[in-house]
Amino acid sequence: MVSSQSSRPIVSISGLKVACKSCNLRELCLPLGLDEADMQQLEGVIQRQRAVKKGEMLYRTGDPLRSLYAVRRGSFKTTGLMEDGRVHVSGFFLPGELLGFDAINADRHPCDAEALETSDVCEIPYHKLEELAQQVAGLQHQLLKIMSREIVRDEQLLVLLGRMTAEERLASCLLSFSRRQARLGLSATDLSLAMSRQDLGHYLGLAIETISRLFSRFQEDGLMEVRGRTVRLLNLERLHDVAGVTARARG
Amino acid sequence: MVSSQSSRPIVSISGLKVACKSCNLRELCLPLGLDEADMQQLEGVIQRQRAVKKGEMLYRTGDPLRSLYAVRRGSFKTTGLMEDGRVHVSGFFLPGELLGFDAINADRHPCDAEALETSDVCEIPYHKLEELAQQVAGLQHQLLKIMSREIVRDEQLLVLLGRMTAEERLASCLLSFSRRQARLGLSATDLSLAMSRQDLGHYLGLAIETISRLFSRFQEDGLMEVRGRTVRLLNLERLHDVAGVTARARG
DNA sequence: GGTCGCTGTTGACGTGCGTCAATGCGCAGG
DNA sequence: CCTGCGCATTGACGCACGTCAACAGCGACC
Repeated sequence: MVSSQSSRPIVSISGLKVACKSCNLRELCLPLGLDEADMQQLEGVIQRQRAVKKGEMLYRTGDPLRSLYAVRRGSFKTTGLMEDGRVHVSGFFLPGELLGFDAINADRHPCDAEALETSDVCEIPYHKLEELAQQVAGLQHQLLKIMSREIVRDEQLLVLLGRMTAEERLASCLLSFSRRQARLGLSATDLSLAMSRQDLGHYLGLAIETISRLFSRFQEDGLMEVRGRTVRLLNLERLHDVAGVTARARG
Repeated sequence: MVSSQSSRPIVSISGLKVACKSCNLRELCLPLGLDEADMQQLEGVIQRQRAVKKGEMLYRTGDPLRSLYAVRRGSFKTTGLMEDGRVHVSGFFLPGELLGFDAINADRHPCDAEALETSDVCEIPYHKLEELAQQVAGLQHQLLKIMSREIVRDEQLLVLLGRMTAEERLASCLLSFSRRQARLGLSATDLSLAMSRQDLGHYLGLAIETISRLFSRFQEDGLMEVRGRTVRLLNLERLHDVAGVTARARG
């Protein structure tokens, strides 16, 4: 079968056993709110961890939905392609975040997911997950909640793209990364962005040159220090003002 | 309790019994794929229909989540407000479509939902729905699927706002309405838009003047006849080309 | 019928961001 | 070490769309 061939991701597979209850991301991830017994059942469904190297695809547009993926280490971007070649980056995914919900609708992934750096994911076979959610109320609840959060995130991005200026967009985006990194227990001010300026531009609906100029301007204004993809935010409060104060994407 | 006061919508309530199985929208709506027995259970949960007059709010930003709503007749828009007063319209909802999924995440509606015309909705108490989905596998399945579709829809809108020109946006939007109306068994070419140019602008990330000019231009180009909010699409194929061929929002 | 108010249209003009092009910079490979 | 290549920066310029402003159409109401 051709599609199964083309859809088999070219990634190395490590048979590591999954152990949600000893995972430091469990409070951000699918197991949130589950008791120990339920979590154990979930672990049974999550077959394995998979290592994905920088530039490798977790799945491609058109691949049949087999699994959802939880980022355990590293980061990903999801990208869509228009017929004339225009690219859109629909999201960046950090540890504790889940990919693939947009595939449930048509049983097919509507976008590509690519590792921005060496990453690990937990693979969650979707049909087993749905079955288990049928038995474990807490899991169904968490699943619905996470999907709702994804919808909220997208709606905030709609505001960002529809109503915000270039500088508001970039400021909002940086603050989003800051918040998400802080939630992982890392620094809220020292970011090392795994994505290119091009990716950021395609995410924020801006040209790469605009992104670059904004980084320079923000640095001149004393808002941050920029050295390539390493950014230190010097004044979160002022950055917040620049962002227009709304648009706290991916809380 | 203040919040319960402020959140009670000011709408008339009709105690009409819900009957999904005799509803001509059932193949578009939540009951899709349910057998008769399951559907009957669902009917038990959907307490009542509610009539909403033009301009009335189904819910407001900050209201606690009590119910999801299925549009039965009429149409709605959902709107978010930035702190400086900028408005964004995050969606338009036609018969057979559901509102409120973005409230599950935080148990609170993150936007307003306003009737664009005299409308009827079926009110679906969310917590009962979640309970029933725990017992009825087909319902859980359908719920997850609909939420996934909402995510896909939003991602398509992100492409629209992030990467498309003004004319591509409007063309895509009109084609989306055309498709959705056709799905309801109505004309795919004769649209009567319930929303103002302002609303369309806030939805598409464009100024009202741009919307107005585009309608004029499309008319000059023989793509459509425009008379106020009544639009007749004269050439779906060419409109499709103008739309850039991607971006089939809300298939 | 006249007035008011709201929505939509059209034109003139300004600007934020895209496009094009040149240059800089860091890293991998010989 | 030098070379090459991909990514990022910076500047000059143009254009799509926003802004501002005038006006038209139309229904509501007295």
